[in-house]
Amino acid sequence: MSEDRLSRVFAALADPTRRDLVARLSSADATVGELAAPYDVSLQAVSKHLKVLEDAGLVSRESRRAPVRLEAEVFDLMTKWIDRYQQQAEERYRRLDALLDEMQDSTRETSRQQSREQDAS
Amino acid sequence: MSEDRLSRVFAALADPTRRDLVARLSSADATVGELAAPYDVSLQAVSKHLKVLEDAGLVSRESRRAPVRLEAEVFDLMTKWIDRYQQQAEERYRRLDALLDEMQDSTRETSRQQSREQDAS
DNA sequence: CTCGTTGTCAACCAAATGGTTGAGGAGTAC
DNA sequence: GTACTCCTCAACCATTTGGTTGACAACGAG
Repeated sequence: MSEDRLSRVFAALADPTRRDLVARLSSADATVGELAAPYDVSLQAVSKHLKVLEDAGLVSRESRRAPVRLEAEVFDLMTKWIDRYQQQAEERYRRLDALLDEMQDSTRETSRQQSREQDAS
Repeated sequence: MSEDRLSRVFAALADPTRRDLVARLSSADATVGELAAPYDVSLQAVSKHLKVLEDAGLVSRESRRAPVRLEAEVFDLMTKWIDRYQQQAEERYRRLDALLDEMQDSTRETSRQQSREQDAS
């Protein structure tokens, strides 16, 4: 679905300069020239970076010379992706802990271990 | 600081195959061979993908043939980065809304507009 | 209308990326 | 110890990426 979108977003944020642009845009809109000023690369290079951010939907503009604006909704897309696997991974940790507890119990009372294995789904 | 780390993490997740690997590892550890099976690329290609994930700290193994495990802590790094700018952007939206409210007030009662401009920092 | 400013497009280049195949290293099983 | 299985390393290739410079399109000010 939005597989491709997610790829573009992550790829866009993989570059430190582009992350810095996002950081700066989070506190104020700015024109391309303003954005390019602090870096020691050409204006064209920054323009390209902005195109990448724009293609990823992280940033938008109403016209060429209009100030660039951060599109904060895209963050939700990432957060949603991350949260899913983070939660799943944490859930697994919890189960692992439970299993380790079981094993410790078994070493203490070895005779009872079979009665505890009902949840081997 | 962990600028470089963040770049590697985002770059790692920019590839759909690698995101799929992460997704699968979030529900169960697996060996390289098991992970490679579903894809129609070579085992070597998957091995490379895993190296990228490993260099980003997203994944780890105790030895070559040991099952690969997802390192969930890295998600915190991303979430922290995202949250900062998401919150900042939302804060700006709130201020913008407030400003728009002010402007609407001004059009209604134009004579009082100067008394409302104390926060022009 | 003309001129200067601002930003993009095009062509080019070096380095990185994602894939391939072939060879080899390290365990495991016999 | 030998053989097999699993995985990685090396070399190579095509494509993408991040940068450059030069030309030019479009807009605002005079």
